[in-house]
Amino acid sequence: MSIKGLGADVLSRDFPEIRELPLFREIEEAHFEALMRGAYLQTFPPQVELIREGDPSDFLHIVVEGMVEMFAAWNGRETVMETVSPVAAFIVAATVRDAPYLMSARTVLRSRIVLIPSQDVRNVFAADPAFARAVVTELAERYRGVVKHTKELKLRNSLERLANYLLRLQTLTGGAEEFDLPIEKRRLAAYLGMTPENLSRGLRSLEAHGVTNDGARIVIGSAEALRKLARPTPLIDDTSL
Amino acid sequence: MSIKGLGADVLSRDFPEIRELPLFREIEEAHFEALMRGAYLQTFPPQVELIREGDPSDFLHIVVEGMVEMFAAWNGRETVMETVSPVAAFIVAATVRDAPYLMSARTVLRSRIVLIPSQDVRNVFAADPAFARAVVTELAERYRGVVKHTKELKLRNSLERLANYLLRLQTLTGGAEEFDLPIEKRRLAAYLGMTPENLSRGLRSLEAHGVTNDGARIVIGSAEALRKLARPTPLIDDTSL
DNA sequence: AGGTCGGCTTGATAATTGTCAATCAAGGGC
DNA sequence: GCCCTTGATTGACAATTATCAAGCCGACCT
Repeated sequence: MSIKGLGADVLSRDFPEIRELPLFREIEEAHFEALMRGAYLQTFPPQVELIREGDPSDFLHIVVEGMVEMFAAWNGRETVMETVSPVAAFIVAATVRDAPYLMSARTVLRSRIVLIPSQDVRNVFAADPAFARAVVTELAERYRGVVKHTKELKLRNSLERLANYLLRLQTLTGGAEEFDLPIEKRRLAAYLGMTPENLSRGLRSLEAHGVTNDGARIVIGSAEALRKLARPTPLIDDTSL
Repeated sequence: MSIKGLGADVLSRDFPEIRELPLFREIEEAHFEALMRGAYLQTFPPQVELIREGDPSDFLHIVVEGMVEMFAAWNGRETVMETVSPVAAFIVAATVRDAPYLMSARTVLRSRIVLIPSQDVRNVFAADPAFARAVVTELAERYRGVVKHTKELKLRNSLERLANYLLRLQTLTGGAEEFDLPIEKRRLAAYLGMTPENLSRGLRSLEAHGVTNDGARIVIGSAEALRKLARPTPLIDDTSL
């Protein structure tokens, strides 16, 4: 894995989308540069553990390329909490609170990650009201995301979770009838709170509701029929809410 | 239910702990007064629905007395997400994001609630960096709380959840061997993601691990034995982390 | 092409959790 | 005191979900 420390100009030239992230868009140029000066850009192969739950939060991480999976383990069991795709920051909460990570993170694909020292983030956070407000927005969004995930886990059974997941995915792909699962099935199973075996059986059961599956390929034969089973609600399934 | 609109002086005289909330402790006096001027204090009997999921967030709520339960429903099922005890604010995320509530709230006991118009909160939030920072801290804490709850749901079975809940409760009561459940069992069951019947059976099973239960009374015969079953971890069970 | 590996699928079975119905117990109102 | 309501408990049973053990299949390697 190659490690490069890069100055502000290099990072923002190569990845202007970092500056455009909601988190950084409004902050003062001087503060943004201060953050980027201390930042590193690293490239990781797949399956590398970036952070481990329980460790102190040394860096705010931003995925600029690839894919990262947030996961948690206890007593020999492991589950996927979330997958993060470019361009997005993760573990913002641990960073601003200066508290240990509650989740681990690993690369799923070869990934490029920007690492910003947590102390720098906290300094700018204290000095730049615009940044503080952006962090609030980010955190509130994340909070609402986890709340939705929890509601789904507690209120729906595994087939309903799967059906709604597929409908959300369809919406994300612009309503296409056919699309591919963005992650491996075993990871999807862990995310949805079930075993890979049950995911297989679930996809099989959905055939009765017009869903075809071959490998990563999903075909929604009748969104109408699937919706009848899934009963999606904006208060769980609307990602923009 | 009686409704009273109160000026800043009355509210802060009667409930100085509001000013002492982490959320308000650091903000400018003028801003605090502006918030309190528009605030209402209401007293509600038990079982009143204060907010309904999906509604726009008109008010930030603060429980100053009593107890409030946050819950969510879907497709005829209902679950408890959290219970809020004085003095604490709830639905901060929906308020600052100006987004619909994701959870409903109802009083469990007769409760006194301070209601602050969301627009006022957003105004002060934009004008007072100290308040913005406090909101960040609050939100980060809440976020981490939901993450822990989700980890518990996905990684532990119902007996393990119950055992760990009892251990957390014991810690909250200063390590006492005997204590009372703070909420009704059916609510506890919903919070822990199980049915009341299963909670009953769970408490029964825990007798084999030294736990006695009569009504709301819990006696932990051997914290050691219970811990052996529960295997608590700070990354889920430490409420101060 | 053959071989190997990892992930996916399938069937059989077991464990966990939920449902339904009945009963019990405690607290409030009359 | 005595009903009446509500929540808690119990047992029998059903549904859901997990586990275990093959087997399958496609990607990748040599």
